[in-house]
Amino acid sequence: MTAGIASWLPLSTGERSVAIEVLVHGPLSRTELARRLGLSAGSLTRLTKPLIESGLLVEVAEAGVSAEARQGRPSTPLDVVADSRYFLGFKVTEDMVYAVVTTLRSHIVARHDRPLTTHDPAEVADVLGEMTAALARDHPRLAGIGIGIGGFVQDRAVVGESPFLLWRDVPLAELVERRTGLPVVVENDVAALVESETWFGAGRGLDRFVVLTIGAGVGYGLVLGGKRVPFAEEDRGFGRHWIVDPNGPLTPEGRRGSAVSLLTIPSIRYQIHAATGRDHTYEEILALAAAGDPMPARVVDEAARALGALLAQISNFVMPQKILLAGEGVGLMDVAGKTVEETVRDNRHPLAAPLDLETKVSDFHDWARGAAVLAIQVLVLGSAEG
Amino acid sequence: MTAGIASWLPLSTGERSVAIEVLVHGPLSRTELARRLGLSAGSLTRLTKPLIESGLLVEVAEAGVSAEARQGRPSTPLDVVADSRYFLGFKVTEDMVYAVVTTLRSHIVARHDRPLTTHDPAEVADVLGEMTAALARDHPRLAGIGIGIGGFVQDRAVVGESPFLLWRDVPLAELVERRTGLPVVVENDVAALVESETWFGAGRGLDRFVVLTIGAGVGYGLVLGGKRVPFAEEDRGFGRHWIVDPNGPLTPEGRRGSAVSLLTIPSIRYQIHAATGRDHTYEEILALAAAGDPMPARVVDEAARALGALLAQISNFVMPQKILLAGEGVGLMDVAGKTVEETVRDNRHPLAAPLDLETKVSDFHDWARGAAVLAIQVLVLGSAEG
DNA sequence: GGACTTACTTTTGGTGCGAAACAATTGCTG
DNA sequence: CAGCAATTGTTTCGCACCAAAAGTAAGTCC
Repeated sequence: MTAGIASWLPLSTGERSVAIEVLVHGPLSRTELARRLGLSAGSLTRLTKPLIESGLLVEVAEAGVSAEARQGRPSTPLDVVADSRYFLGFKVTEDMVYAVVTTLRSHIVARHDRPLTTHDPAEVADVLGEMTAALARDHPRLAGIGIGIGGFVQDRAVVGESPFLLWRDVPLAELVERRTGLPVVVENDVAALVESETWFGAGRGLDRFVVLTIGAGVGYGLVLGGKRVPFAEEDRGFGRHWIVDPNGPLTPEGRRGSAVSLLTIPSIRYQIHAATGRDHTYEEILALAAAGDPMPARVVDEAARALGALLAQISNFVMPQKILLAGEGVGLMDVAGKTVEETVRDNRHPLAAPLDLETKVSDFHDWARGAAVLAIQVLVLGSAEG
Repeated sequence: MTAGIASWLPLSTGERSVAIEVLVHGPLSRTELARRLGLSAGSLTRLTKPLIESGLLVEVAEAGVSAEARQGRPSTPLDVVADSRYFLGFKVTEDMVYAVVTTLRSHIVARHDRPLTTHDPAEVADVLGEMTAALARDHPRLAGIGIGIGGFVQDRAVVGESPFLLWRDVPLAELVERRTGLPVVVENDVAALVESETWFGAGRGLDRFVVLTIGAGVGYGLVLGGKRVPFAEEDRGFGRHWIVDPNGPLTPEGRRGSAVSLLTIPSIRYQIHAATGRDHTYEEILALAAAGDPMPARVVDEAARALGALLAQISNFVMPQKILLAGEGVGLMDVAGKTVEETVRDNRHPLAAPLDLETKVSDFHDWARGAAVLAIQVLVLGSAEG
């Protein structure tokens, strides 16, 4: 496999901002770029010329249907060559490794999953290496690898602590780099998803943006000034100490009335099991609640109120322009979205700017895609520091 | 009275950043400035020269005791001429107007208060004009006026809505400008205090900073990237809809268990009155609680827990580097600070960065000083937009 | 008093930008 | 179809700003 270059040719700050703007916001004419970046038309000629010569940007023919036939010289949009390079994203779970290959625009072009039968660091790295080799056959121009993992990651390279893999201070980036010859970034999975949504998803171009994930746990990501704010307790059980309702339920995972006890899938299943003695999947519980079964309805209602209170508090304090609700547990919104919205409204000032809430079901490939975005960022920005 | 110039001589962005750095962080040598601003030594010679020539900065002799007798050529710190210009800050309440004169560094050099016997906009402006004239006699070089007012203010000029003055859309800045000939900035009082603390106080140089005020109401200010985030519900009863404890007390001011019902001085006094039938001042209630009187102790304890929960939630979501607790109701911390801290700890992750909480008792002159800082900002930045 | 250290100044050259004139390419009008 | 208006993109020029390097100033240390 060919070793990808570590980063784009050294770009000046002006060139880089042009490149990122085109990468993130699709084909844009020079004039449009000048407007967006606050530069003069002349500067854009200067900045785009080397980018086009290096093959990073291309002039694309205005789509056949020239939409609005405006007067004047037609603009020639510029675009990145999205499939000039490919990126590999891994999501590592307790028993599976999910992989995706994406374009420079983070569009998924291939998927590949494999069960994980060992937790030995070297053997896990072997698995990742083999999967990379397999995927590289069909996608030769791989430029980098991103790995998302549930746990605490240091310097985007070392897994400091992973509860489900039972790892401590495993230099995963180095292990995989040695096996693949490609630059590797490792990051906490929630952080990766947040970066991904900030660059290419719901948080594109926003100044204040929050991501809240519900699934096996609760995850939180804060983006201010377009940059993610890192924090120490990240994915070390965030939300376990976060008390929403002091009289709420107690579960093995979180403290009484905590976000974890009220909202995560295991906790909701635990509550139903403790009350009825029967085991149900999360989807079954939601269906039973929708059908009016009293016990599931109560648990789901309580979860919805907790989520509403949580969202209201985030809105009140952070005042984000948008909150993205993601993860495997957002099915709650389909069944009890109305309760969530009511609770939010009830906990906010009537004059407050309305909450822009986006819900997104994410499967494991979305998490892997988030990791791939990290590799894209490294290539574009030239360093592993976000 | 002499009309102050509207702003400093047109400064380049580099010059302005030097001026602000010296203004906010005290006397600094050129080398130190170069380090802080990330510029070369040569650039600092270039940038400081015109500032010194224009009289805005001066070289100050290293204080007699040259502290640490370091090797090498001694540095010559630069400082602003703090009393080259004075600024006027007003805080307008229902029945009083508080005024302070400050230096460029926002040090208070004079105070002057007058009762307010009318709420007629023109007559209030007259009062402010007369107070300005009186203060201008002793402090001729007034450069600008800042007015802080409880209520909703638009464009830093028009009082859109003030519940206690019963004003709607009063162009206060214009009224006072016409009477004084000085540039006037009007702003919501909490916003003014936040700006003041961001420039000269607890929030100096911080990236993420929160101000929470407790007094007649609850105020909230969010500073991100060194800039205050404006919000629509600002001082239109913030905290009234903000439910801390669903089973908390109900007061005439706020909703059941809201921050207002639990924390504000009127609400605490109301609770005691409703329970015991007796009227006590806030200070008396705190003293009674400290002495162990059960009913006041319960109310104060509940307030402390609410404050702790509130601070924890802010910490968890905004992750500020510091929270400043200000206002007339911070006496609560003296009596029940331990309970507040315990509650904060109880609602946060053990690995989370410890909360940096600063408490500051503010009287009305502090609020007026906050308003004066707005006038300073306008002079230095050259516009009313923060 | 000479060596050394640190602070500041001067000089030089490069970079990045905007302004303005110019070229290109279309639609519209008569 | 010629001419004009509108719009995009290019070229040229000059300015503002900055870093690097070399030089100067002013002190301490031995």
